[in-house]
Amino acid sequence: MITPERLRSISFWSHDIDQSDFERARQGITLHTYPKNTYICHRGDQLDSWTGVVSGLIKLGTTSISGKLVTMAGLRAGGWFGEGTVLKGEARMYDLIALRDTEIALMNRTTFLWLFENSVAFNRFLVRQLNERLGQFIALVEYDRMLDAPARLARNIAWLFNPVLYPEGGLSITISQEELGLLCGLSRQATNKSLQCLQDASLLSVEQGKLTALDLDRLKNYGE
DNA sequence: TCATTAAGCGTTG
DNA sequence: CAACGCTTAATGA
Repeated sequence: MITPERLRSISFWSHDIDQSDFERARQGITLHTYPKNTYICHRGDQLDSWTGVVSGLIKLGTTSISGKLVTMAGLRAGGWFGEGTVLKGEARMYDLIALRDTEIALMNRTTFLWLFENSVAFNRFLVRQLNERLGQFIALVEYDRMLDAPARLARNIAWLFNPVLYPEGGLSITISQEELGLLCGLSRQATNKSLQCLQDASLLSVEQGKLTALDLDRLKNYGE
């Protein structure tokens, strides 16, 4: 069982809902850990829980028919996802891979649906989040065919700093260049070069195992 | 041929 | 000890 403090610290949505709803949500959540480089679920699995990242880093992606791995988004601590799947009671549309040791929170479907039916604040959060995701997925259309390595990296980094999805995420994250590469489908070398490039353009600053965004707006639109 | 990558290894913080 | 830079051999456009 997750403690109230911990749940608050990793879920923006829990701040605005009633105390009794919060407690109900907390009761409906279980914690699970996954080691680095393991699948949390495969595309097609029936994982009917709403999922939050407590710690670690998750890649949300899919393997195309040609066998090519495609990343749709990276998810870091504080991110919640899978609401579409849970609402529709469908199978997962994407693979989930833990890029480092990761702890996730699973809210069971019954609890999620109860909040959906009963909490206005929760719904407000959901709409905002769904809308933001929609924007990301639309951006993916151009992403695949039009963008070079630095632009891909810039997009992915901007997504990791999305102020709606990570309202209290701050302007820097702890992430290695290797992990970034895995997220954007770039090699370590290409990631390194692209990071330099973005740093030279003063869009971000790079430190050992750490990354700080300097201009989120330009990162989001870089190279278009 | 030329560019890019994965893998290994030495260096660094 | 993990992240990074560099070298190298393999790969493929």
